[in-house]
Amino acid sequence: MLRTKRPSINDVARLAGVSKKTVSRIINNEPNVSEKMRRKVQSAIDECSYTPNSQARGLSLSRSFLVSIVYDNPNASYVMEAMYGALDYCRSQGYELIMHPCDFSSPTAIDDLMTFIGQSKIDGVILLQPISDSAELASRLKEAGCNFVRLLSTRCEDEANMIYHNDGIAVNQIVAHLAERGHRQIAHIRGPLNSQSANQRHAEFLLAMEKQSLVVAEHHVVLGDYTFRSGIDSAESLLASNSPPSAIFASNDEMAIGAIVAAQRMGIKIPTGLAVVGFDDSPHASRMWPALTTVNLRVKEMTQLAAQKLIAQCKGNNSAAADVPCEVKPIFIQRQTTDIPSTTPK
Amino acid sequence: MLRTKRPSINDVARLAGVSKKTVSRIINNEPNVSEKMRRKVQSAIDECSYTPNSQARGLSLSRSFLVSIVYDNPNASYVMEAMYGALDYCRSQGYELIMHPCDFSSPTAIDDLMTFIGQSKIDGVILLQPISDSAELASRLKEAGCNFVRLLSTRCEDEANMIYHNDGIAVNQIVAHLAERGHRQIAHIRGPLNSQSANQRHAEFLLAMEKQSLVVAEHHVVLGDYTFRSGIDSAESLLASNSPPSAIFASNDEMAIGAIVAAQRMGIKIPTGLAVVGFDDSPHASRMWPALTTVNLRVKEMTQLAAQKLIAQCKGNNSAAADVPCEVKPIFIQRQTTDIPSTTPK
DNA sequence: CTGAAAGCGCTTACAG
DNA sequence: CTGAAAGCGCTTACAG
Repeated sequence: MLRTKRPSINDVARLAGVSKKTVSRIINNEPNVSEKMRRKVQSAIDECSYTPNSQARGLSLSRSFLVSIVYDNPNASYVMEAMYGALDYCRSQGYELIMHPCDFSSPTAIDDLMTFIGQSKIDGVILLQPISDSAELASRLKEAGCNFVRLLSTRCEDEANMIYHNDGIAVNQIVAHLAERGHRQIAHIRGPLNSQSANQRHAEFLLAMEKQSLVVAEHHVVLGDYTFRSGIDSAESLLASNSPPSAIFASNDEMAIGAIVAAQRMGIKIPTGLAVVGFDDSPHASRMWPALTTVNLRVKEMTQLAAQKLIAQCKGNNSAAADVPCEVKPIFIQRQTTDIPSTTPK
Repeated sequence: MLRTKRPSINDVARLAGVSKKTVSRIINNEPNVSEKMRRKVQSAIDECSYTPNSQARGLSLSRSFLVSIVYDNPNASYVMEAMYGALDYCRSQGYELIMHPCDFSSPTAIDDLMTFIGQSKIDGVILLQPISDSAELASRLKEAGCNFVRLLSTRCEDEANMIYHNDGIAVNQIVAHLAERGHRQIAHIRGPLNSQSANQRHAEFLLAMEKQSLVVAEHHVVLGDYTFRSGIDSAESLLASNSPPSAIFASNDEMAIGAIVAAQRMGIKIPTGLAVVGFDDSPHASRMWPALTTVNLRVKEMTQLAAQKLIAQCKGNNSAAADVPCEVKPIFIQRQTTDIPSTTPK
């Protein structure tokens, strides 16, 4: 271990011929420092390329400068995108980011999380879907005084603690897009009943169909659980019925891809025999043939905003936290699985 | 912020009626403590559910209890698997894990990394492919006294600092599998020239073909760059030739999937018109139709071993680090893209 | 505007 | 086997 010892605040103070308190003032941008002093200290800092030890800072301030993304979600690309969104902003503010996957179905999940937060001295957490839906977790965090931001699919009252994606807009675009291509029998593979996003997208689907004056056949709404497998099963039952749909809107890409695989196995051509739309824009979606029409949630932008909100909170600046925008509009992405010429050519 | 203050070593000492040094001895499992003392202190620890503050420990020991996974790899599922492998072991040893993506093509990449490691006081790093290939990075780390473990595709001399996957075994299985199904014209889409894994797989492919007494036509080895796009392009050129192959072995799944999309667009049926094999076992591979025959690298197991090696190093136990196994054998996974009945039925 | 003192929660010497 | 002192690199609260 030859790691050369990094300079401390004392080294800088000695070099500049001032007290360490003065150095502390400069590195924290405190007011009431003479310009002359500032320059002198700054040049000493530069000379020995000093950077404050955040461990020591944390110890005095009883903060850790650690924030965490907490989630229970098998979707690797979603999680990575979320991470990338938060990472840069966190680093720029001197915070490090800790990923914390967990099993939220465990009965001790919330207690375990609170223990983790206590032991690691985490300053704040970003909650990804679906655990961000949990009102209980949110209130436990609030009660423990732990800063947090939730990623939600419906607006909640607490603007300082949430970012939400407005799926309604995207679902409307999907239905309009399909209707425009002549589809009247549009089925929906919805996500699980305990998922806010699934419920939200389902509700918006019904509204959008009504807006297009289209009737939703009762057997055309099928319950999935966001897995590939459930997409296969749901599509098989839809396509085997007496009045199969001509288009399927699945509540996520996994199920949409399952639906496509099911159709292909049955010899149904996509998109001529069946149009399919997903939701997520997973990497998969653009790497299959035909490529999947879907919706990009802009997860990266969401967690970037979430990190801004969170760190504002950590700094005790709650009004700044509330001022960070909290709505992100998803983007509809048209690809080949719905690529039939519009019936109303322009 | 109502966060109740956590008990410190002083609280425990007071409660147990001993000095804090004694408490320190117990929590660090030091020898030379009377059994009676140990019990008394332990019950005080339990009573106030004390856990040591690793920030303070780190400050005295000039350690951070932070390790990092450093990588430049767009493959989200690879990175997540790597993370999951390391995470549990790190936590169990009181270390937190920081993900550090970087752009290794930048001319300042190595300097930036060294700065990151210095500033964050990272105790050690796990290097994922392909940046783990860099001998320069390895020597810079060694010189700076930073612990590290590299994930490699070929064995290197330094057993304490590497984990490697033995691709040769898997490539042999692939070629034998294809040969057994009657394929004689087997093409290879190799990865980029600066990638050790690509070079390794290419070399092993040639050896395996020879072992099967199969000739590799020169135009049947095509250079890709591990991207989906290059898989499409490579396959298009292979399939448009006068003597197209009946099977393609691509050096990763991304390119294999590109090859399949290219074939499907040209109206070639998989696997009857063309067999395809990938390498990686990405989530994608099992979610397409037909599903992709590929190789699972057991990334999770590799980073779990890597974490063991790394933390042994961090604790100054270099012989323990060298004792952790450093070879992982990939698993061949047969799916539908090669699903033609064997010509030699048993 | 600047600084000397005390403390954050742990550790490593060093006594006894 | 146990403990009192000093220190890790920062901070806050208080003087001047």
